[in-house]
Amino acid sequence: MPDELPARLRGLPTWMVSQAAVRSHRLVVHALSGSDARGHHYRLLVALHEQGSADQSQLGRRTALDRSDVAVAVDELERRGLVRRRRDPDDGRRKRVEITDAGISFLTELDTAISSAQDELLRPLPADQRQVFLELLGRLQPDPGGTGD
Amino acid sequence: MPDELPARLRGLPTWMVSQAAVRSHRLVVHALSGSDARGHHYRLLVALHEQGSADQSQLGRRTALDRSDVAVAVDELERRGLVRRRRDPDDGRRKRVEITDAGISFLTELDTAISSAQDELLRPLPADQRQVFLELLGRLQPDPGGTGD
DNA sequence: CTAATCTCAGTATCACTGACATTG
DNA sequence: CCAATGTCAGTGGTACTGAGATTA
Repeated sequence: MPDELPARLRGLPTWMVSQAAVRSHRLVVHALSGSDARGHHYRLLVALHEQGSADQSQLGRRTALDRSDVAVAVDELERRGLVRRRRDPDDGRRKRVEITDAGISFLTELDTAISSAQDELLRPLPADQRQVFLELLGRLQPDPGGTGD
Repeated sequence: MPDELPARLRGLPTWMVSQAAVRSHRLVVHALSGSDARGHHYRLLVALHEQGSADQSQLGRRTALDRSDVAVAVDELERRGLVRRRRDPDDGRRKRVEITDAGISFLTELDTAISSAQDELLRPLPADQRQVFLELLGRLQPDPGGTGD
């Protein structure tokens, strides 16, 4: 079998993480495609639903999205009536974004789809090892670190 | 602190995997940037060095790259003299690719850079838990599955 | 003047699709 | 005719950069 993965790649942490992410990304894209949505949309709607309205800069920090990508995705959500955007009366630079009722029910739909992607992603792991894995995976993110700069 | 990660994202396996991959990708890009190389180049050189010359289709299967991406990356490597490409005399459809001496020493350079990216990636994990984590991460890839189709 | 916010245009890496010509 | 290979052009999702306009 000459088409095997090179051992040097197989054991490489960055390789393993990236291959896991490829698979995860495929599952998420597939799950959201039926609703014509993308990961960005889901992240933003979750943040708005769970933590309430916010300006776009705040949203970017909550969802690890770049400000420029927030601008685009919020625009797409707004055109579909899933969020509303209005200037902050107290600070004209900001635009506060809030989720609409349509957005909330749309999010419910996405939640169902996303949830089954989680099951699919973890399927290869024995159930009793999933929590251990997620625990360690969660610790892989370094501390946000004091200044943030 | 209004800019916290929503709990629904924080615990989501697909989110955690994708954020780990973002970090991993940043480290790899940074590590390779000094040599003006990308992940595709590293993967291909490793496969050629470790498993010997192969045609491009084979290379794609070895490195989880699409044929079309192999064509582009091999072309870039060839223009830098890091690999050689010649028609297979036994099968005119195939082009056998082999790594050159320059390619081998270039790969040595990349290996050093990539290696430090691994350390950096795993740094947040206590040393005695890294092996456990990698073990579980490796099992996340589902069995390649009989027919491959 | 400095800094933050929003927006826009563009880039980079990577994964993927569809089509075509060549060859088996 | 069918299948595999290499190639090319193009798309999609995500992360990121740089710059301009507005406002604090």
